[in-house]
Amino acid sequence: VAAPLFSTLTYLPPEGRENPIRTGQRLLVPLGRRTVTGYVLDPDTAVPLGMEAKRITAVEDEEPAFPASMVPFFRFVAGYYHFPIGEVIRAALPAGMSRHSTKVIELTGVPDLRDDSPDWLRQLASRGRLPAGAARKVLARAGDRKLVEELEAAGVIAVREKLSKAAGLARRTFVRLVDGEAGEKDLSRPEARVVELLREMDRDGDGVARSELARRYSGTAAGIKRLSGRGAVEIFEKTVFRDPLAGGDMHFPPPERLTPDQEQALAAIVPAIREKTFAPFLLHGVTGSGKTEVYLKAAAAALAEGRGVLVLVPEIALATQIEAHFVSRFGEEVALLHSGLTRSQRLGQWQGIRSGAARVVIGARSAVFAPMADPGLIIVDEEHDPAYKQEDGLRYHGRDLAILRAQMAGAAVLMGSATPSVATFHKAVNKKFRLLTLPQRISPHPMPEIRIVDLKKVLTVSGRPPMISPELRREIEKNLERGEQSLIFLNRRGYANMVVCRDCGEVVGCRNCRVALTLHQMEAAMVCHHCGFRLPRELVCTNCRSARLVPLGFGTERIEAELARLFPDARLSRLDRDSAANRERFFSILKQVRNGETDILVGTQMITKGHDFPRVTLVGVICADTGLGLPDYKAGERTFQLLAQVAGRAGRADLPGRVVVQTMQPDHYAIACARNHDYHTLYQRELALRRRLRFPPFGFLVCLRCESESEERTREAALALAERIKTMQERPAELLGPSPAPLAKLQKRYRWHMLARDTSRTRLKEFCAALRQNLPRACRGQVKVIVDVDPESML
DNA sequence: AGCACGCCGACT
DNA sequence: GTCGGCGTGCTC
Repeated sequence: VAAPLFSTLTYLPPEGRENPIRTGQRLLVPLGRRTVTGYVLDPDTAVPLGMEAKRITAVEDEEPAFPASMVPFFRFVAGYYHFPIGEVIRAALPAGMSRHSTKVIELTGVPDLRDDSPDWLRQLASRGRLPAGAARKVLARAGDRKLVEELEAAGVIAVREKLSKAAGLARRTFVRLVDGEAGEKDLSRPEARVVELLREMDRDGDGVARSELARRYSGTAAGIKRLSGRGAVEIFEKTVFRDPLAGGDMHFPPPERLTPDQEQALAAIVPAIREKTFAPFLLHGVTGSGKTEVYLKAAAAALAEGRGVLVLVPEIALATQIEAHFVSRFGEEVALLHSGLTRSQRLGQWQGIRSGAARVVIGARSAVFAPMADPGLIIVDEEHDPAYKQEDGLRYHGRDLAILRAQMAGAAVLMGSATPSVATFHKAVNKKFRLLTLPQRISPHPMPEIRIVDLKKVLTVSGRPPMISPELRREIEKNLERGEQSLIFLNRRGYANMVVCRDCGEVVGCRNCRVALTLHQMEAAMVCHHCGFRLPRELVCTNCRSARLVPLGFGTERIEAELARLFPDARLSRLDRDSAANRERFFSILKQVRNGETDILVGTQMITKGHDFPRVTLVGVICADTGLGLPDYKAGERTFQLLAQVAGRAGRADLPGRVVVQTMQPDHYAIACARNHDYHTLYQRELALRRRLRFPPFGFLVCLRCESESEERTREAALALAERIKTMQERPAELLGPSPAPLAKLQKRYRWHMLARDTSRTRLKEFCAALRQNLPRACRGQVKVIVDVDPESML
């Protein structure tokens, strides 16, 4: 059931049902006093001894929502991440497929309102009904509940159970010509035009979406109406299954021939796919080395075996890119699954996959749960990307689950990256994965030259390091003269990091989180990047009422302003979450760059992912140190990956590229390795460090976090939890902490955490299971304990 | 999660 | 004697 239970429950079939219940079907079942969604895991199970099974309320869909082959996968995921099995499945299915009952209070008569009548009753009297959220609060209070019962008995109000809404399928109206019925004569103008368009657009007679017609011709509505009146067109509804918004109309012809490296990689992958057994590969290929073509050829091999292909990408922007290539090669067989789709689009894609109509699925991490009966190949692009980690609810890692799913399905898994995560590369070195390498770019140009600017040595009047060093400035100038484009990267948005009081030193902070607000000059506001809380820019210090508040630090917005000052004639553009607030803005900024309408693009890591900018020859990194100071054992690896990725944007087509990296720590191994394009040294350095400190891959981690709205309770819970762990028989080899989390308060909730570490996964797993049975009382109730297996971030 | 139940302190 | 808040345990 979709409830936080760590066990499964057994139900009887609905009264009078003759058809068998099948694995994967969704059900509505009674649970306590409510109705929740259940998922059939085993239709042949017996009712446990001493239990009286309730009956299934309803079978939600006759066609199973997921194939039976996924049940062991779900069970494993639940066990691995210590998450209730029903919640695992709920997280795996598209939103809106798991319904549950809520209570609403409705007006059925006329209540007599008195002075002491509570607010909710007044609201109910005026609006006629109380929404679910308010109703829950009312019913939770004993006094109010009593009043509800009295009024209900008097017939004035009624409490009803309401099921949450199910997502519907996106259906579209289609139009098709009926053969021979459209006589050419006496057609009105709109009719004639619609017939003409239909003949042109509907070659195979499957019909054309009415919206498509309407886009081409404004008289469509009138034309169709009259044509259908005389029986010349048929109007029908069709569930649409391909994402109509996706950029699928580009054509990418397959290259005439593969590079020897590509050939070699495929020579290893394709036979493995044909063998239909688990086979993991790491494809280590520098940016621009042609990984996508290897993916496409491998996918074709899996399809030829009659099996499906799952392609995971770290984020939506990359999904659309890769999608264009896959659609160009495989057409209608491609489905898309990511959070950018509307609920109904998502459901439509899901059903297309489920029915077998779509045998290629491209999506973000959640696509690892795609209901594909028989995947033969799972591709994980940019394997190292932290976006694969889900950071709330079921905290899974898309890449790790891809490997697991491939293992269970007897499929190949192909992980690609220019900068593999240290843990993955370690497995390749130890022959757990097969290593395939694409060491060279396809284009004639070698990797770009990377120059390091030591900001400590740059002299300025103020004595502070400059935002843009003279060297970077000269390079940008050169590019402007030559008419070539520059990318300027800074992984921090906003105008200033913080605003501080000149008189008392107080930093303007968020009301809900323990962080400084970021100044956004354009919006004339200070904004919390965690919860969205904002204050107007004009403000006095909350501490001493001084009006002397000054900005400190800089982000992309400030860099853009600085560049505008330095290069008043350059065409500047900025790409970050603020400037690209929606999909449309995002694509329009990218398009401008691709069309050469932008000289300098400033941006956060949004500019580093995937996009192919043929005319960019210079990449500038404003500050390579931003990630190095984070309390994170992966800080070095991450910094290297980011630098390598952004450097890869320079010089991709027929022009050579160069990169200027500004830093305060030019000798840091992550930065030095990035300068030399030297993944192997980075790997060796990281590995040595981690061996010494027992971090992955030499030890495994589970992060335990306590959270509540009370600082005191959270602290007490964390301390009690740590004490309890020390007395447990199944305790981990090491417990680091507890301590307040680096972000000690987020969205009004206080946070403490501790890290369990052990060289044995089994022991850690047993420890987590035992802990669940044995939580100290301070950790129950208001305080929530979150178990994060293989944490990616410990902020 | 959501619900019931039981304990306990505050108030009438 | 009653009410409301809070902790605890169960859900086929």
